[in-house]
Amino acid sequence: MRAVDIHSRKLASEFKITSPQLLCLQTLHDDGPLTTSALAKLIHLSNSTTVGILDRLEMKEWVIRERSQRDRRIVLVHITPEGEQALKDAPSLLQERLATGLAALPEKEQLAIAQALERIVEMLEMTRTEAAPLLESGPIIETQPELPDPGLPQVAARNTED
Amino acid sequence: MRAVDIHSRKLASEFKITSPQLLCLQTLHDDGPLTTSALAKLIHLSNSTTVGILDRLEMKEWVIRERSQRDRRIVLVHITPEGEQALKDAPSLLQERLATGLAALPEKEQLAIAQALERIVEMLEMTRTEAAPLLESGPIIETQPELPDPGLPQVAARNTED
DNA sequence: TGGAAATGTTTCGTGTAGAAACTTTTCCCC
DNA sequence: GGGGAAAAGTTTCTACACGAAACATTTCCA
Repeated sequence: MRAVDIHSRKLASEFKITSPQLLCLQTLHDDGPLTTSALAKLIHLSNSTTVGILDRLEMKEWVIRERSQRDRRIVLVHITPEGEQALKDAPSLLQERLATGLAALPEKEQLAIAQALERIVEMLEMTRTEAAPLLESGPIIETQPELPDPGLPQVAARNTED
Repeated sequence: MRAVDIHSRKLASEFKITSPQLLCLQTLHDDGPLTTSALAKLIHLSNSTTVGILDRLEMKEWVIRERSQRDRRIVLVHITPEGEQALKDAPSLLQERLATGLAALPEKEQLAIAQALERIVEMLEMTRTEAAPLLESGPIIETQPELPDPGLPQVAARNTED
């Protein structure tokens, strides 16, 4: 946990981007233009929080907001080319480091790690009454075509929607 | 990571204590009365940040500050009985849930999990130039006397002191 | 057509975070 | 002994994240 925390701060000071901002960018990159509330749902933050983050991203010209013509309530948020570049430059939320490291491990160990993490997530959820979305990204290693996809036991994507 | 994040917010809303505050309290409980800067070092936050957290903890009367008589620059921070109680009431930084869960697992699986986590910490440190304290708490399971201490491979406590 | 619902935003308060400036106190060297 | 240097804690400042509540606009629908 402290590792993640420290990484997050390092990110902010070195790459001028914070974790939530990076998460937004990444989500916009992956899932195309999104409405504000759709984005908020995807990253599990409140609407108002998301607006703030988008404000900062827009200031840096990494995203643009575009009002829909058909339904003028709706605002579509796009990632800009500059935003894409920023995404490339910044280490992607620890994932890159992890992905590289994991890819280098023997398949058997990857499996063991996946199972261990699954156990832990299980435990964290143990006493929960209301379901919370915990891990819903796809497989940890996804953009590593050289891997034969050993069929990591997918952490069951609990899409217990709100 | 999201699990930790969500837990942190749950903590704040349900137990009126935030993660950094809980971390402070825990540290004060474990390592006796501490000076402000010593505490700041232990929890790896800046001095000014720590002062703010201590202010809030003092407002809730969970800690008290006491100026040393011998060296009047020094302020010793003590945890109060109320603070101890708060510590007991709040789920201890996920640790309790984890500890309980881990204790229930077969020894072999505990070992596997420990090794997996060790691998991950390794990866997170991989590209680091400057050493950062990552995991320095003791064994994950420590207050579980019913466990015969199966000799979990301790994640090497990197006390690469600043 | 009028009210309900949806959508995005603003406002407000709290908390974390660190840099820089500042106060008080102690230490040490000349 | 006096005059800085150093140490310790605090204050001030700025930025960011976070969510609740109020708000404006727009659309939908009965």
